Amino acid sequence: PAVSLALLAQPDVALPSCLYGTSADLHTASTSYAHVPEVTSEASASSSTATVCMKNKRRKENRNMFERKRRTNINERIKELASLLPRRNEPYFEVVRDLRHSTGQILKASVNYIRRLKVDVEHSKKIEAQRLSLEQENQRLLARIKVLEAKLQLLSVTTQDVTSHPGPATTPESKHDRRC
Amino acid sequence: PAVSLALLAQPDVALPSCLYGTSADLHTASTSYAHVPEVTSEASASSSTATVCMKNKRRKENRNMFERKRRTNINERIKELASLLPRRNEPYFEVVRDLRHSTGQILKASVNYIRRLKVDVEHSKKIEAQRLSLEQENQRLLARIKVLEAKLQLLSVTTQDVTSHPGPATTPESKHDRRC
DNA sequence: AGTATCACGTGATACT
DNA sequence: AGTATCACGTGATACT
Repeated sequence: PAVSLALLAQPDVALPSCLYGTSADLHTASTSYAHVPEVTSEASASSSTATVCMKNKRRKENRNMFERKRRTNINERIKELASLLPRRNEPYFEVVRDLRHSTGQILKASVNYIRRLKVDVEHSKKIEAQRLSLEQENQRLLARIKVLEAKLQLLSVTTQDVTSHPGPATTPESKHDRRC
Repeated sequence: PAVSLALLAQPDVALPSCLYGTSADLHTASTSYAHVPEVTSEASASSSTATVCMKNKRRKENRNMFERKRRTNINERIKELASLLPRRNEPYFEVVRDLRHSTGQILKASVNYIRRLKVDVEHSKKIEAQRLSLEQENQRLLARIKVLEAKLQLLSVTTQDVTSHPGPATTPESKHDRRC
């Protein structure tokens, strides 16, 4: 048994051996790991070893914290994406349907949603162009109406001069019902 | 030394001890782990232990594969999102700018992008409404023009009847120059 | 050396 | 028991 035990211990001894902090302490025997440095007889001065261990542990915890932060950031973005997706009874809900529960689904839904929005924004450009040309057409029509109205007024004045009728300007038809 | 070695070995012995497959085999001493079951003297029949180990290893590898698949799926979606973001010189590039390099940035860019697209789609609804009302206005104006033209024609006929002038107006005059 | 990102395997957890 | 998801710590890697 002693041989296999030695083999078992070997990887831990070969490694810095104090790299195992935090998580290892949480769910395995932390006390046994704490004693390991003294077992490695060929190591450096006993006191400095401990401080190096502490330093490494610090560093490791720092690193883990950063990684945790990174993950948190990503998860927040994904939640943000989820919150932007259309809800039931909102315009684009059909492209999103049940894709709301897991990360993968939220991302898929976001992809669908963006694709759909892009199409619609593209389409809205055409609408905008139509709106613009309609606006111009309107200007033209209004100008034409002004011209026609001016002519009409002029003509109606002439007509009235000739026929001597105090006619209502807008309805010249009634004026010459019994002309001829 | 023997005491601490025993303590070191303890966690592995206490656990199923063959749960450590795949990854452990890759970067630590796989051979030593393979011999562990025989060390635990109180264990079950030696042959069945090995098969159980294999089974567990299988199961574990399966699980790892599934998890890997899940991650791959998520990453593909994120790449898809990245591919949907506007490129340089494309319409909405300003909301995306440098946010293209890491997962977090891509997600942030996607959030910005969707927000922006939503605003624009919302805006395009107003444009559409305007377009519609312009269209109706156009119809009204066209109708008005028809009425005015009809009136004008009528009046010009009358005028010509009375004054016998070949009117300088736009069109309908030439037709009934020599009527009467 | 410091800093940030990713892929990995794995424990925890929940739903079936 | 089976299946899927997440958060975690960590090795690898790259850029500074």
